[in-house]
Amino acid sequence: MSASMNYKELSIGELNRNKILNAAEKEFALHGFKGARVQAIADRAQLPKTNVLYYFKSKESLYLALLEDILRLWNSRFDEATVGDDPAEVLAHYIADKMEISRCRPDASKMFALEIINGAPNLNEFFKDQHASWMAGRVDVIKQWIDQGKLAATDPHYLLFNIWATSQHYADFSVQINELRGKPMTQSDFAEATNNLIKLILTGCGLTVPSKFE
Amino acid sequence: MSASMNYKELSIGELNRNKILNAAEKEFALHGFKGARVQAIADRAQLPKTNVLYYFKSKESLYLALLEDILRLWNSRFDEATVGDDPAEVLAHYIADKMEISRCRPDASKMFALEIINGAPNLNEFFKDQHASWMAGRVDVIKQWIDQGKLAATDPHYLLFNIWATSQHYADFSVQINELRGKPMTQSDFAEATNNLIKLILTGCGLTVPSKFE
DNA sequence: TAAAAACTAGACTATTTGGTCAGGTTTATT
DNA sequence: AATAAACCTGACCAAATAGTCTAGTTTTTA
Repeated sequence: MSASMNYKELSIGELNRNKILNAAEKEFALHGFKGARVQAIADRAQLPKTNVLYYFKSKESLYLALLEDILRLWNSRFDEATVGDDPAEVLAHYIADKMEISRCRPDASKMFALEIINGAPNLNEFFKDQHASWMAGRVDVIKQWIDQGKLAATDPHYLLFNIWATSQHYADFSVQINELRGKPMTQSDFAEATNNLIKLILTGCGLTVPSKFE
Repeated sequence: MSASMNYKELSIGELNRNKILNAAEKEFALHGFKGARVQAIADRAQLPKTNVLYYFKSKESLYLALLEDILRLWNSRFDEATVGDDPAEVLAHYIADKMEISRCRPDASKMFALEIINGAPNLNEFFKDQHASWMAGRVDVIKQWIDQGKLAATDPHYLLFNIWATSQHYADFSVQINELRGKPMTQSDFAEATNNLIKLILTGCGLTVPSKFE
């Protein structure tokens, strides 16, 4: 869909919805839900404001539609990992997947961060259902790896919090990171940061880094 | 100043300024600069709105006063570390200090995060001066530790980013963390998370955890 | 080809918001 | 005790904002 030839094959409505969603993601990422202006979203989408409200019932509907898309990003191959898998492989790929999302969808990550910091008013259902059961399942797998001696003793909750913290940081705090580095991070820089992070976390857990990530 | 006896000895103006700053920190942490309402800050401070504007020239002045306070929090004993110091000791204490700020001043951490995610419009000077020179100095010390074989080869920038990411995560994403844990983190939980983080990062760097943090 | 549906867009409304104003009260100073 | 300074506060203003309305144009469907 990123090729302009593909764009031509969408209906006018689909094309405009995508333009609005892309524009809104940037505005909500930069200003938050309350700070974002419908007019600014319209300007960035290069559409009249009333068009935005024609396609999305309200500013809030637009925000919630985006948030729902973003929550789907967090699905990963770690979701299906079992006790029989190699924890070093699974965790390394999970970190790499998360870093790739931070590289490709930094505004999505920022929107998620803002939603959490703002008290997560729109995530109650997600938290209580999907997120809690996902967490329970992953914690259980990690515990079994520890029990089987495949992984050094660690608290599975803190391990996951630390993986999220570091991988999402590259998106959320990119302004600070780029300022301190003196330049934006390239794809190659992200790859290096990914390998560095995998090494830190796996070594910190007593695991050996898979050669693919060295 | 936390003792009520001390409060009695402040002038009316100082007492009100503190009330406003405390209220504002919570409102800006929850809603961001644009999303926070002067009336809501006044309500939380239990003062009329025009009193807030009597003590602070504008909403923006109030925000900048708070931000300046917050930037001072990041000063730490790591600031003065030298090549002659033990990296395990220095890094362990730095992580512990950062976690303690996350525990005691979560709203300050959230305000800082929001400011960065919002593009850091008010941090240009801070970034270009203090932050850059602090970073250059710390990176130099870390590089010398590596050169002397005191620390495993690692990228000093990524190491610091990862320390900030994880320690600040406990404040910024506390809503998610508390939801997944099913309860808020106690001081003892924070101590455990701190030790866990110190172990992860120091082991990940080939360092031995000081016994104080085991 | 005509009608229905989708799309467009400027004008407008009601509400919210940051900040000002004017006059009052209380506290501090002389 | 009188005056100055600090503090207080409801009413008000101008600007900004989300969303509605209405009538037009374009595209799709029958």
